[in-house]
Amino acid sequence: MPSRVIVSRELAELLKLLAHPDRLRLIEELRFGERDVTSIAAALDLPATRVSQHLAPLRAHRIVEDRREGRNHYYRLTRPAIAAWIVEALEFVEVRNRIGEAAHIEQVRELWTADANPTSS
Amino acid sequence: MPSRVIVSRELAELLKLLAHPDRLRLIEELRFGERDVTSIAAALDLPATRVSQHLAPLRAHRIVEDRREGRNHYYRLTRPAIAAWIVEALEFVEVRNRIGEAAHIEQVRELWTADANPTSS
DNA sequence: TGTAAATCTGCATAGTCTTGCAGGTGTTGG
DNA sequence: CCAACACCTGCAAGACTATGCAGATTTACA
Repeated sequence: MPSRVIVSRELAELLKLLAHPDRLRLIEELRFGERDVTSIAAALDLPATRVSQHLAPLRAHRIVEDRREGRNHYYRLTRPAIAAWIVEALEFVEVRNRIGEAAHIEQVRELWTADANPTSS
Repeated sequence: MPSRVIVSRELAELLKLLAHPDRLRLIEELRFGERDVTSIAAALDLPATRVSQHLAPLRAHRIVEDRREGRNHYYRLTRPAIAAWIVEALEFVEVRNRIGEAAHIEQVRELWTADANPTSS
């Protein structure tokens, strides 16, 4: 089997794994360091169970790693560069918000790149 | 609704769109310029119908654009940079091929970056 | 006009993903 | 040792995808 085909399969698997709004926000949430499940759940305004369910496949594919301390599990990105790579993708998001196109992308990029606000604006 | 949430949704949609082995190979196939459906189908060794079906959503999201000439439809990448961005993702593909890790990634990257060979090795 | 070529679109089936909920595991504090 | 906490896992229902096939379009050429 051609290795190009194999690679495209693995790549597709990775993208599929990332292709969920909650998981994307979760990853961006870990951009500045490790966080425990409850804290992530609070930041994303999601039930902790769901965050845990999202973390499971990410962990299985080594997108994130966890560390246990007492009864809390702290997660962090295995390859932090992935967060920046994701932000780069904003450039390719369909420009149906033609209103100030470039400016809009820049604004959004800042939103994601900015320090995590308490209130996810 | 927080714009960060909206953006994560659109981003997820984009990733989901790309998260298919055939579509990834298809995009890489268009890296060096436009191609018609039959030619793509031959290169990927897929039925033309399927290639057409994959192209439809890519077109809807403006990942590709088409041009009609006679009875052929020539497709090209709307933002060619997306091909390079995809290749970058190889860095994050789970390293379960621990055999020569970095070297292996480099090799694969070359495979995808190299000119399209007639025989997809 | 009729037929063939190159695509596209619609549809049905099978398979995968998402998500809430119930229940399980390991840890801390009393 | 027991209860509360912080998570994780398994399960079922509903939603979404992938894929092959049949049929519709559009264009080319006799």
